[in-house]
This record gives sequence, structure tokens and C-alpha cells, in this order.
Amino acid sequence: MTEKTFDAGDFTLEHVREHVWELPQEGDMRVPARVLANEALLEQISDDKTLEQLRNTTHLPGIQEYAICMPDGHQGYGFPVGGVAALDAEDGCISPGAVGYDINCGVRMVKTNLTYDDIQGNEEELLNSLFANVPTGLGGGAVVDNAPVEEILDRGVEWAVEAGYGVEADLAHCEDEGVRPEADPQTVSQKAKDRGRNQAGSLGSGNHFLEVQRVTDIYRDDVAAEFGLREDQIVVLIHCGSRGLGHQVCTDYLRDIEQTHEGLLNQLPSKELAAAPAGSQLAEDYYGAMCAAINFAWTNRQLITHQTRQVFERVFDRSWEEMGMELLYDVSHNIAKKEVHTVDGEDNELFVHRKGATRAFPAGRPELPPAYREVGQPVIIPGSMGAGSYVLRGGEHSLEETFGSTAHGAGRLMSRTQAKNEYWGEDVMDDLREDNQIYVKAESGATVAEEAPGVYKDVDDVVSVSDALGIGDTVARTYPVCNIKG
DNA sequence: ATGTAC
Repeated sequence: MTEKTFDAGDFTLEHVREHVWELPQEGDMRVPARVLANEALLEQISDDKTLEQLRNTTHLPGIQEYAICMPDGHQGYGFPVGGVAALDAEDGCISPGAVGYDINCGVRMVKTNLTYDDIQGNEEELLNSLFANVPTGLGGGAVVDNAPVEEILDRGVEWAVEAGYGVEADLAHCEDEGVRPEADPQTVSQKAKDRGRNQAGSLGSGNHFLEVQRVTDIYRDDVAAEFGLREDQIVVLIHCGSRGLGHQVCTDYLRDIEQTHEGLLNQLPSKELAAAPAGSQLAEDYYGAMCAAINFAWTNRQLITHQTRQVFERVFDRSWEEMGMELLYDVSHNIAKKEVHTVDGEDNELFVHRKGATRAFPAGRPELPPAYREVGQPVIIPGSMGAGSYVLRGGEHSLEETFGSTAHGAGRLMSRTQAKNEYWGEDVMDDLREDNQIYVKAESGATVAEEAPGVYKDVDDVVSVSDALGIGDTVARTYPVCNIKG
């Protein structure tokens, strides 16, 4: 270790090597904590609670190696958004706060064989038709009214495909093939199910969006060819989660775990990290309920994919198959999952908590579908609505550095309240259209202000750290064409 | 993120 340090508010980080910074283990910390970032990104987390929350995480029983903060990390509920914590699945614990309220918030990319030329002039028709056919905003609205929630919780995208909202190939291009088999609908409260019943196929609000984009840059020709991506291609990005259902699951189990496992809670530096010991009834139940909410979120994105395909069919008067509207991949950003990782030469089953972090498995991992087993997993990292997004490929160092994870987005720079003081939604939309030919339509102007490009970090910085560390390699970059949101 | 609050 070098002598170099970074003074981040109340914390001093030691420089391990390029882009790797460490909070040394001290006091009741069970392991050190690591931040993967350049100095500009570190500066941006020096004044909030990100580092305090990261350090708190190192107190969780069973934590392995390090608590890790990705380059896009910022403060969240109890645990940083952009945090990764791997906890022993036998002797450790599971923590709802380290998964987040929006269980399986995530993103999928739908490819097309259209080019930017094909859709120029159609942007507003596309925008309006997408907005009319994809429910957005807080509260109700759904593609499927009175949906069979129990079956969705149990079977995920398999249900959607059987019901005619997708094809078999969609399953093969979704993390875990669109189904978490450990899902246990019986552990999901009636209240959560009631909230989900009329939200199956809805975008929601906040940072969630559906964006038509064009591919502007290819960085790795061979990988891009395997992924079916090329310059000037039109793609669609769908970013949303498990809506009120997942939120209710988190709320229900946080309260229950706080009460039932008060002894463990009292050993932790923050109530927001409440955790259930591995093997306890509540750990089992929360895992089953979280997996069920995961299935709901995947189905949600599948139903929105179906609507998107139909909109494209009407606007361009061709079938979606003719337009090549196949899934590239669907990745989770908020999840805890049992995975086997090698620690100190031994294979251990761990609850890998990724909150605002993406699984980024390299070639060879058995979990990857056949299409990506030789090349590595596609990772999709959305930027702000003014910046576009990146497609990465799980890097060969991800398993040793981050339990197979990388960043999930640009990361917020300021709170929603602060954003609303700085920006006015209508002005943001006018600027994007006039200066960048980006068409935005939203349920609420306030949401546009909260999500203005200026409230986000530079996604280029985030991705360059991932690429330099070899945890997620850049493959392609996209730029927005039109965007709908809540 | 969220029927934006217990």
C-alpha cells in the first residue's frame, strides 16, 4: 500500500492502487471497506453519508473480504446506492436495506434493426404513442388489469410468455432466465399483492424511464458483434422495478426483522441495516418474498416490452420480428442473491447484496445463458436522459474485485429536493429538444426537474473506472432519441 | 424508489 491518502470529509481513504481506495479495518469493523473511483468521483461523496453507510455495512455478521462502493455510489437508505456486500449464506445474514426498497429495479435493452435515419421525423409520433401505451407515473395504471399476481410472483416471465406477452427467446436473454425459482408467493403479504395487482406493466416514477436510443460508439468490435450491436442502430432501454409491490415487501420485512432480531440490530451501528441471521425463519421468508418481487419486476419489464413492440409495429407498419426487436439482456440493479464465490481459496455460498450495482459475470460463469457464456454477460448502464447509456461486458477481474459486479448508472449528485430548486421541468425538456434533438414526455414536470441531466454525475467517468479495473468492459455507447417517464 | 408520513 502506498502512502497516498484522500481526505473525504470525516474519512481518510488509503490509496491501494489506481481507482481503488480503502477504509482500513478498525474498531468493530469486520472487514475493510473499498471505494472504486477516481478522485473527481471521490470528491462527490465526501460531503454526504455514503462513506459512513459503507463503513457501517462492514459490521454485518458474515461479511466477506470488503464492503464495496461502486464508482457511481451515493447515499441511500442504510446502505449506499452503488454498494456491494457479500454475506455468508450459512453463518451471516441478509439485510433488506442492503437490497433497497425497489426490489429488482433494473434495466433491459431491446434491439432493433432500424437506423437513426429510419426514425428521424417520426420521433414525436413514437414518443406520443409510447406515452399513450405504457402506463407511467405514481399509483395505478397497468398493461394487465387485475393481473394474476400469485402466478407472476411464482413464475415470472414464464407466465408472461405463456400469456402471449413475449416469446421463448426473451427468457434466454434475461438474468436468471426471467425466473427466480426460490420465489415463495406465500411470504408476500396480501397488502403487497394488492398493490401489485393493478401495476403489472407500469413504468412508475422517479428515475424510471423508457428511452429510444441510437448507438453512437462501438469500443470492442468483436463483443459488439456477439451482442448484435452496431453504430447508428436504434435500441430501446426500459428502466423500472417492482413498483408498490416490492416497496411493500421491503417495508413489511424491515419492520418484522427489526422487531424479531433486535439483538442483532443492537450490535449494528444503524437501525436501517436491520438484518435477519442466515437460517432464521425471517431470513428464509424475506428471501422467498424478495425473489417473488424479483419475478414481478421482470414480468413488469416484459409487459412493457410487449407494449413497445406493438407501438413500433403501428408506427413503422412492420412486425416486431421484421424489425429485429429482440432482447439484448435484462439486468437487475437491486437484488440479493445466493451465489458461490471463491474466498481464500474456498468456494462459499454467499448472499451477494447488490444495491444500485449490476452483476457483471465474465465469460465462463455457469449462470450465463448460452448466448453469452463465451463472451461475458451484457451489462447495461443507463446515464441521465441527456447523456445516453453504455453497454458493457462482465470483465475478467470482476469476480476477484467485486464478487462479479459493476456500477449501475451515473449516480445522483444532488437530492430530489435540491434538484427541484435548481431546475424547472418544462425548461429542461425545451433545452433537450432544441439543443440535442432529444424528445421527452413525462407525467409530471417535477419528475423531469428531479431527473435533469445536471443532477447526475458524469456517466463517462463511472464507466471509465469500471473499464480500467476490468470489472466491466465498455462495448458500446448510446445517445437518447426520445424518452418517456413518470 | 414509494398510494412521497407514524
